[in-house]
Amino acid sequence: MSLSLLRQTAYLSSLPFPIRFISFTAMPKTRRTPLLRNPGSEADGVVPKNRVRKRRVEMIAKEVKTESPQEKFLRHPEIEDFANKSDNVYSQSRIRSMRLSEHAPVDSIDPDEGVTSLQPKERRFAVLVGSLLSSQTKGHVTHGKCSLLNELVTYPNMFSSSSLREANQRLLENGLLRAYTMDKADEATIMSLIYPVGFYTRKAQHLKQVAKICVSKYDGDIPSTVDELLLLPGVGPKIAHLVMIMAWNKVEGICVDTHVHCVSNRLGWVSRSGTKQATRSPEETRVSLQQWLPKEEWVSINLLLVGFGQTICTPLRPRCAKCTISKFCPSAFKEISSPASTSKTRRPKKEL
DNA sequence: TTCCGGGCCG
DNA sequence: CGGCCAGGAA
Repeated sequence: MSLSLLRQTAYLSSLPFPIRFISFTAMPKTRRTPLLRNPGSEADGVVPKNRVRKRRVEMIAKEVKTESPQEKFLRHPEIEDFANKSDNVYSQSRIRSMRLSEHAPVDSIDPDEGVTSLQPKERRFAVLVGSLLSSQTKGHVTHGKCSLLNELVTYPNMFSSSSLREANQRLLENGLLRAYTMDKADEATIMSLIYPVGFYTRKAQHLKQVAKICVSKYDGDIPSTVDELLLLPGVGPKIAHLVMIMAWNKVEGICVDTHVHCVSNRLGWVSRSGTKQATRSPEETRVSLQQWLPKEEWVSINLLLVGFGQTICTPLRPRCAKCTISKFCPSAFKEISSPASTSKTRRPKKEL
């Protein structure tokens, strides 16, 4: 590993979330916090910096060479040691590095700027609507940066395609981004406004039902807990946690989508409790990941892994040759299929 | 486990 | 043009 790459990696790992991909070229060259915790790091002020760096290079090289998370697990099967922190800090920083060298669709997402001008209650409802619309759609590239919340400058899965943004814009223009008006609007109208987002018929039903609940139970606002959000039709764990973050600015859990689910399992970051088997559902992944991942990372991990899953660790035919942590990855070059999608023999019974 | 309903990729 | 995508519900 070259020194410049190490410096870049160290810098990236020290970046506070959100990661500002666009301004990467303008990054200052000063190093902040070390990539890995160095036992003798008090000497940092005394020892010349290049020597410190050299030592870290050696440490990292050793780390790579000696043990993968899986090997550690096999050596200490009684401890879930595969979630060892230093390995994962290292892997995460390398993923960040890979994320920067390749543009991912998720980086171009632009939550609707019109939403920011709304009153808090309406904004929260708009976030909920946007999340419902964006669910189950392929997040594709449009343009721009985003700033829905100052604290969370970028976040995936909101208005991630032009059709989603346009649908949201049409709802806004028709005043339907408020629970009261959405409740009164009829389903066909909603359906025509949100077309052609995926599953528009179901989503129109869900939106109307959600609006009714918001009006009758929450005075036009949205539920403020994960459990209550989950009671809304069309809202599952992923949307519930996304909305908690985006609307209430509260991190109650990791927003686990298929990319987080898939990549976490490939890297051996998660497992069914007490085993080393892969998790079988995003919910299991969420619980398992939360057991060791520091809470400060719960938001950023989604952005990190979604983009990584879009560009390199793709669900189908992952590009392990391009991946700089393949040495760490128990699944590298194994041509695995996504845990989420197992069906391949689909028979369309044609009878005419 | 399968479906949903469009869009996009190869 | 065929197959894949993504989260929730039945």
